[in-house]
Amino acid sequence: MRITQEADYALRIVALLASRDSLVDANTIADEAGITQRFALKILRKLSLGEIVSSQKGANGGYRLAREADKITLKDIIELIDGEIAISKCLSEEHICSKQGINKSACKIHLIFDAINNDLVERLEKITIASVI
Amino acid sequence: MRITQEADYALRIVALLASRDSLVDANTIADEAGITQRFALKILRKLSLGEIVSSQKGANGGYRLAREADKITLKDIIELIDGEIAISKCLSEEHICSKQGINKSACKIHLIFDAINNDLVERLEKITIASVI
DNA sequence: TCAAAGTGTACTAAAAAGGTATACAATTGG
DNA sequence: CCAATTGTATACCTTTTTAGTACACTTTGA
Repeated sequence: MRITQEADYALRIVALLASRDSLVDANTIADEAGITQRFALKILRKLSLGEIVSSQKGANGGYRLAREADKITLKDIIELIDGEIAISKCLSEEHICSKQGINKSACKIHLIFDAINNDLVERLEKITIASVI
Repeated sequence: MRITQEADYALRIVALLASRDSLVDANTIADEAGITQRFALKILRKLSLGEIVSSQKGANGGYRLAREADKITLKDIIELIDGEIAISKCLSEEHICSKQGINKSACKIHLIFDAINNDLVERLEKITIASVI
């Protein structure tokens, strides 16, 4: 799956918002995350659409968590930013490898990856933002 | 980390070689893997340099496993093709995230990823090609 | 000795990651 | 009530990675 930089930033931004309890503006967030304001805004918009954070427009506006930190998991954030978690391409929607059918072992490898992937997702689902701040 | 298509093909190729016990030529391998001969050759060369398979040059040449199927793990093959297994970029050589230091939570997330990654590698290390054919 | 194999290097095209730009809309303090 | 502040929306660009191709060469067995 490769957790992207963007997802990594998102995790850190959410952790930051969780550790403060007030409205934090995009500039402050960008500064603390060490990224440009524009890039922070892009990530924040995704987090906002995904209902991880809520925003307050206008002067003195900013962002805060949309729900409690113990109701937000690492999986929520990573999937929101990177899409479906899949350690191998064959595990996402289009099962191209089934077309290949080199022999029966192909399927077995597929099954193993599937099991590993499920465990990974389950694990990320159990870790909340509350537990990492 | 995202196990690439190429690694996936490599796994299937090695599984194929494990399931036969004779020299198999690149054309046959490519056919059964559903890829072009050229691409198969590229993967086979990596497998050969990595001492997963051995090759026999010349007419009637081909490839076979360089060691027994129960001495070859999924990790061996994946790392050979894709390089170091890392679910997040921050886990590979250059620890760029340590420069960012958004706050102490950053490190905690890093530690969690590190633990997950180690478990993943350990798991792939325990699965041999013999066990998937 | 020549055709069937593998070797080695370099290149290219497409997709994904990572980041920017621009124009706009909503608030709110003065 | 309007100008500055802050978020919204969409589109674009650049770099890196992935995936695959091309070609000239070497080895070897019949």
